[in-house]
Amino acid sequence: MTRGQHQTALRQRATLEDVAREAGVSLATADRVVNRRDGVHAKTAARVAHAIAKLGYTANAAAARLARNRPRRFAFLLPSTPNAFMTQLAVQVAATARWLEGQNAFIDMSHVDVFDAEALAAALRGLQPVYDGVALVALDHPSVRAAIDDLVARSVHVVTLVSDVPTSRRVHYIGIDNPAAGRTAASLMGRFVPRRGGTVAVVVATMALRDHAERHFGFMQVLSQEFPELRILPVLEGRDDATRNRTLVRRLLSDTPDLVGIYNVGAGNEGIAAALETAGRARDVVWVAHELTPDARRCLLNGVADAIINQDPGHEARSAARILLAHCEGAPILADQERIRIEIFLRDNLP
Amino acid sequence: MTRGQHQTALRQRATLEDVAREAGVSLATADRVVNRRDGVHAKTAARVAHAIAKLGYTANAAAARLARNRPRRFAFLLPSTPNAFMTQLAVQVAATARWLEGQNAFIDMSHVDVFDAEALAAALRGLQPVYDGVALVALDHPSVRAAIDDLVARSVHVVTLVSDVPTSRRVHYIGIDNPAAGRTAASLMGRFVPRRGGTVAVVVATMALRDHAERHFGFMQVLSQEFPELRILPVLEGRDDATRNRTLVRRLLSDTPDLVGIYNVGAGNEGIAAALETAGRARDVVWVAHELTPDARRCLLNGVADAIINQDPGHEARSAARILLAHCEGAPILADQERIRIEIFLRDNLP
DNA sequence: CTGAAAGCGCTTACAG
DNA sequence: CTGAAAGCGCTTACAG
Repeated sequence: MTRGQHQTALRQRATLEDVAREAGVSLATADRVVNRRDGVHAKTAARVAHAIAKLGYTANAAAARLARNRPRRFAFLLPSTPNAFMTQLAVQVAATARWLEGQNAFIDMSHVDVFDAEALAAALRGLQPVYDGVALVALDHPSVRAAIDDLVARSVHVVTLVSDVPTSRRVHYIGIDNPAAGRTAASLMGRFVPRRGGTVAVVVATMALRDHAERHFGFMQVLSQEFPELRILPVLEGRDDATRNRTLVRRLLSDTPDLVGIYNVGAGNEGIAAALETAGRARDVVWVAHELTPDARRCLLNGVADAIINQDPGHEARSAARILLAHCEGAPILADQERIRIEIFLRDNLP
Repeated sequence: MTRGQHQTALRQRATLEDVAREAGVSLATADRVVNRRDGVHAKTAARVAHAIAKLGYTANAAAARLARNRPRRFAFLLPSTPNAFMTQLAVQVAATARWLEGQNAFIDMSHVDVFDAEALAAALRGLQPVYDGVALVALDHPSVRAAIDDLVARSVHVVTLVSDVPTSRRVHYIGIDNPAAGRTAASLMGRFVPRRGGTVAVVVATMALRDHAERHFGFMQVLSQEFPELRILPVLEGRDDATRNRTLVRRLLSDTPDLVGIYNVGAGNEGIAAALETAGRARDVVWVAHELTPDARRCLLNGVADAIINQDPGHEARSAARILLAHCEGAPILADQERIRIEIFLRDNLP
């Protein structure tokens, strides 16, 4: 009726003490082998390794953390531009900070103008030399890259969050695959729109932002190849600004009678929603956007938006903290757990 | 340029010792207050509480775990029917077990016939009284419910995994909202299928499974209300069996010339794929299914499947372990982190 | 290259 | 109702 029940649970777990006794060495030497510190005779190391294998020893993580007792300090740099998604991210970083405290690690969050590479680079250079790790919403620019690499050269663990600098020496990027997100948007758009064709528009903040350019690229790729019946307009740049987006879309709607779809790559969804509703086109224009903010949720529920592509800010904040911590402690990372999903939300699977 | 940089990171963190000194009590008493154990004079407790607030004390989780030093044992009961999703889940439970060991907690995994309520109930009753917690892929049946409630009465923490028994006293359900998953499938189906209408079929294992019945219900609800141009056939029961599904779909395809969509609620996707391909209908019939197994992934990539609705087995395994551990230790749960998403995968956002 | 011993910050009997 | 002290399983100087 039941099978495969392991008996491990009923055995007492081996400690480092047990390993040391089994190998005939002291605790200190056993510890050296377990943590791969050098200065151990090869023969001794082999004896210890054998004991570890024989007893199936795995370290007690709580004891190790306590004994080490080194507090960790992380700096998180977020954009000072207050868009809804970044606000959510800041809230989640704060929540993560409270959890981290129990792990004897601390987060200092600060805000910098994202669109200004020099300011971001200066902020990175100006970081007090107390940090074990830094997480930043990056801007792909040579100055930023240099500042990241300088930190890494000083053995600070650096991760990029939401927006990457792939050529830098950051140890990890925590965010979605942006070209894939663009392709996903295109697939949804192409299938949601009427078969007879029409015109589609794409709105970005500026093509100078790597993630926006990448999403646009992925979108174009799929739409042009798989939905040739759709005509794609030159990209519109709204600077993530709702007011500007509203103006752009109002003009777009009056200039393009056969408009069937809008893909908003960046922020400022309120402006687009307003323009669509004012023109009475909210129900017949397919609109795909990013980030499940309160506004986006409302738009999904009332049918103005058709799909929202999301990255979970809570997951990203926790992931950044776990990854920084793991790098500091030399602990393993669960790749599976840290992979940031390209989430698709319709009205029906809203959390 | 930067602002809002907290100074917490530069302060030394307060220990229980500090709290005790500040309140003028012993460590033991401070501990009693922190952990809400009783037998402390109200005035003393107030003094300690004041010290905690003043110093901003939060417990060092590692030290607490170590001092407590109580190993935890969990039993995980999975279906013995070896479908691809359940195999993935078993792999993830095993991976989680390795992580848990470092937390001084251990998982015993065993397998029971899911479709047999009495066998499942007997397995629950037959569990050795060594377990602090139990996670099971449940079957919503009075015998199972009674067996769960008996465990809870013996103060065992019980969680349901993937499939729930909502009326039982289990402390948590780790899985997706199944009616919402069905509604999501319907929205995708309705929008992917040609506007002119046609016939849609739904395949389940059996309507006696709560999750299948719920998904079917959600699907019907949205499809009938929002896509009245689509005709829905009576549900087909394939017992999660690929061979049976293949036969059902072969017959379906020949009997229903205007078939435009299939929603497979359960397992056995290979059978459906085979029938669609053999009939040369793979590209024009919209097919929505569940669980991103290797087969499902292949079907998405080659265009046989149009969307896969997924629950992440790795997330579920880790979540079950974290939730059981938290309940054992009286620790808080991060609801946000434990929420199991209804994931939508298209070819483009495959991980 | 190796070991004895102190110590990390809690919890837990035990005594009073 | 309160406290002194041992102990959890590691890591870390320090001595040799």
